Amino acid sequence: MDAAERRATVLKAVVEEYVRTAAPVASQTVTESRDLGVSSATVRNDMTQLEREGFLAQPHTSAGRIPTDQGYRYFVDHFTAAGGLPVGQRRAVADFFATTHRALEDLLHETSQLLANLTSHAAVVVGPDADAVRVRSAQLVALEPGTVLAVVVLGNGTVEREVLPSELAGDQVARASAGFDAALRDRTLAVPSTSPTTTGDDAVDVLLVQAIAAVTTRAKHVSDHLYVGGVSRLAAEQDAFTTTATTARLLEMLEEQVVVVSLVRDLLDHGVNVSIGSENEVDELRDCSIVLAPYQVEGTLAGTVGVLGPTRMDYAQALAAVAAVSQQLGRLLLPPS
Amino acid sequence: MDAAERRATVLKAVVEEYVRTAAPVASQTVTESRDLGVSSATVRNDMTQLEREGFLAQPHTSAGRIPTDQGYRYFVDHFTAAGGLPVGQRRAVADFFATTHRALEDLLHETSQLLANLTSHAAVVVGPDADAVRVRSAQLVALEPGTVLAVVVLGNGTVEREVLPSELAGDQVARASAGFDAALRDRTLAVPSTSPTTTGDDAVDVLLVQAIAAVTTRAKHVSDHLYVGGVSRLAAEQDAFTTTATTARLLEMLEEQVVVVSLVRDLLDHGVNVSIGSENEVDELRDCSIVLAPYQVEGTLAGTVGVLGPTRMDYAQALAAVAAVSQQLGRLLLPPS
DNA sequence: CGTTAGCAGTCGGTACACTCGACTGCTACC
DNA sequence: GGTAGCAGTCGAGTGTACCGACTGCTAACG
Repeated sequence: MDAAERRATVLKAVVEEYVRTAAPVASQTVTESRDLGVSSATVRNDMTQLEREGFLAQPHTSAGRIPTDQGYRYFVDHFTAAGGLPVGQRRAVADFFATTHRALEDLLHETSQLLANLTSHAAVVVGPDADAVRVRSAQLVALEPGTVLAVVVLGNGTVEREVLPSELAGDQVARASAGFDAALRDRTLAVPSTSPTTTGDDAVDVLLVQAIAAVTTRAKHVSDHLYVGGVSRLAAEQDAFTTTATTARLLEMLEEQVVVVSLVRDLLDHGVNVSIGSENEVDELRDCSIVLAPYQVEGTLAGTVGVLGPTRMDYAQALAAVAAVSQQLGRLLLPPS
Repeated sequence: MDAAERRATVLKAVVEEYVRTAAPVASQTVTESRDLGVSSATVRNDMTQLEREGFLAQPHTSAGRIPTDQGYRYFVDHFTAAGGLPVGQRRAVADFFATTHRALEDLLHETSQLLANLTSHAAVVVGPDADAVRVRSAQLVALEPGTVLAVVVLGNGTVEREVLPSELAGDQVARASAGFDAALRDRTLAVPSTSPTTTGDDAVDVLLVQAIAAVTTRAKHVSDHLYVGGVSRLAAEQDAFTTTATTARLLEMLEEQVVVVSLVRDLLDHGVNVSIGSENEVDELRDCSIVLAPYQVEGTLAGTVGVLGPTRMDYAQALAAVAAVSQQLGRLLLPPS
């Protein structure tokens, strides 16, 4: 093992130790926990060089080293390849997805909690993008005098519904329903038919337009929805985040769902799966890392699951967890064929 | 003003000062901020008596007094009558409910955020109880081959739906739908008809039973749903809650929605609107207070809005806020008649 | 008898000095 | 290049002294 290679191993050791213990790592700790075949003095020399190169930092002169964001980045890029989930967790994921039979909202919500439990960090799930899911069938139903229900069955088997006020009679609703189905079927909710076929009956047409508008806006709203699980972990990680005010601002941001959703989409658009500390543009996340995995439905990218924790995070485990969850989630959302 | 009356005034002053400053209140502070017409020595005497009676406590010998839970209780019972909301906030509430046009889930979610903003504390909204709402109409709809949708319109105008697998033909679904409506209409989802009328057609009966079961379990689930807003406030109030671990456990509890929902229902069942610190059975809430107001739809109790904060809370303001919000929310949920 | 003034007493918080222990960085040597 | 050993540095923990903020009490007063 040449010198450069050994330095990489030292960096790896420091990251792993620091993630485990949360305390600055001393040269001696490295020589004792790893079998490098060199003395602590040599590790010290390596560490000074790693510090010069910006991978490690010293909180104060007489302390061990901790990884910098750049150090974590190197670790993630070089030492986290293809890690699988431990058997116990793998089973937990499989069980969860085998036994759950929920409406989409509930499923995504519980998925975020699953991921939070797996990683012991906060977890986010971004709902399927409306653009990605096709309408399998659409229908209008007269519920009772004055009320009509718009129902849309999506390609992934989920059902969206919206209530509309309307005084139309049963046969008129039926005619509107036919037009409704024609306008939406096999399209995505994001791009409905530009000109729904008119029926000649003004009242029916009005209902039709209303229904389409209602359903598409609803879809847009749902797709921008963020499901957050395990926020309590953020408070528990308090020590990692300097002040309690930082935690508060973080929680505040998570309540501002739109911000997070667009942030997540942005990262993935740039092909980023792991964003570490200062790599995050958003101020609140300067001490946090995000680990993401998109999930696919019918081969197209639908949404994203992710983990949000301190930069001092077990990246290998987090990556394995989001990978497993996203894969299973995508499979579950497939239309039962 | 006789002695007992003055002591009550002193208690009131201590509570108000402590809520404002978060620091133990000295006798001199009271004489300076209130015009009691007595000296600090007299206030000191009153304070010792209030302490003997359990309304005040001393963090340590040479410090001012802080209210005990019992002290807050007295304050709430005697000094918070009929407070109105400041004009600005009153307007904010009115605006919110005038401009919002959302599905029930979103409405309740945003209501919780409104309440959190009004009070600067965490806020909870408990959805309408399934027991309290009558079914206005119920229907089964054949969506597409193999799928039937059960739709239930509730007395408050909300719509519950559930998807069922079924291979029945259109006319069979229609017959099942009639039975479905007969079984549920004008009842609550919690107590469906014990023996749904059989139609003679086995397949239809099976679907009927399935549909009723699905809808009632779903209703139970939805009605147990909790909407939490402003969790970040809890972190900001950290100083009030001893450790960060306490905050974490509190957040954890809020994620366990069922616990909170039944807690809230329990309190209201006993006619309690304000639960202070140790009055709470739940351990995590020993340092918190809850201020609740039920909202009514069509004159019957439907759900609850509430504020969750430290015992050191502006009770008058919180009470006014929950009252205003619950009232407006109830009005909005009225069926459009 | 309630109220008041004044003073002694108590205790938390802060500032400071000191020690201990954990590392590093360096130098000389292999 | 790697190693041993030692001097140097700094944080954390500890003991002490002091200050300031209140109270509680006692004696006097109306």
